[in-house]
Amino acid sequence: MVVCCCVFAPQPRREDCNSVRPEDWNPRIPVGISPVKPSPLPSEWNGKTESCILNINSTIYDEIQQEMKRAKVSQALFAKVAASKSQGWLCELLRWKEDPSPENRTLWENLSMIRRFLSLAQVERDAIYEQESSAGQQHHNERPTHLMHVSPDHLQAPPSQQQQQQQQLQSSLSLQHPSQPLLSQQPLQQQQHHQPTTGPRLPPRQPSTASPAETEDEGSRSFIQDVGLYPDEEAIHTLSAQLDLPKLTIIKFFQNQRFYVNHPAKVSKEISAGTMELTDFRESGDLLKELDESTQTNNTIFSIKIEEQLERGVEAQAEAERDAKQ
DNA sequence: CGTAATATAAGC
DNA sequence: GCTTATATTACG
Repeated sequence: MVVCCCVFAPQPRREDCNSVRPEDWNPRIPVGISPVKPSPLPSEWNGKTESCILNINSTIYDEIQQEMKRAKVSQALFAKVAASKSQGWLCELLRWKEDPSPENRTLWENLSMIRRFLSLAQVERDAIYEQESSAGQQHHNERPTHLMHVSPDHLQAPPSQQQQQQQQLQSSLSLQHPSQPLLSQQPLQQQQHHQPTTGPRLPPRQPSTASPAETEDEGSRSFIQDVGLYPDEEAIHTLSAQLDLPKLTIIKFFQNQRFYVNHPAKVSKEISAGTMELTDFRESGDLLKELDESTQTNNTIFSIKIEEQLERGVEAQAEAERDAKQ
């Protein structure tokens, strides 16, 4: 039932990067995911886990540095888009090159997120770099009025082939693509799925062509349209206050959100089938499952909050926030 | 010289 | 564990 996790299977490999160097593949990693552990889903992982990303090993540090070199992006930029962290954090990460293991929960999570980012197609990564860097430099010209629009002429991409790809990317980044589940999957939400009792939850800023089944997360979608995919500190703070949630919840939500936007793929089917949770490219160890559960819970909490806020007519606050940022 | 990128230290 | 601030280096 597991479709394929490799949405971007024929991923164009980098020119200067021989990404996986066998000699760096030290097999000392499996600490938490020991072979002893009875994997509930052995068939799902039949050896092809490599293609399914999420192989976190020491090589990722090299890959990160090669990627920064290739794309000519700073530590600050890469840290922000790939892990939503600061430059100093990435610097230390690269200096210590601590051997990854599920033991170090935070490290593993962070590296996983970076791995996900690196697994995107090159054009996608480049577009994200471009977008975030240009969004940052113009001090407060970043008007989410209608999302971060990467104007076509703004992307100087000379090759026409790339341009086409980038344009389709833009639609993804603009969250306008109807076929992408924005909020992943939330078992919790199902049991307490309170439908909008009164009328339209909110006036859609964007005409949505999504099917009814896909509009259930409309609230979150419009919400993201207000703040963009990369909310700054101020936005996070505001949201934290507005939604009465810890900042970490907000941050993790957007981290996860960025991933799904960038991975338009399958995702939700397996969950409803109950065989697998969340994304498919992960190990089957208990530790990692917990991670996913927490992510799921996080998103559920977030979306519920948003639902509440929207029902209370919080639109005005979003407006206020936008104004504050200008 | 100036700025930007990186390394390091301090604070939450 | 991470951000922010500051010192240091790289570079035009």
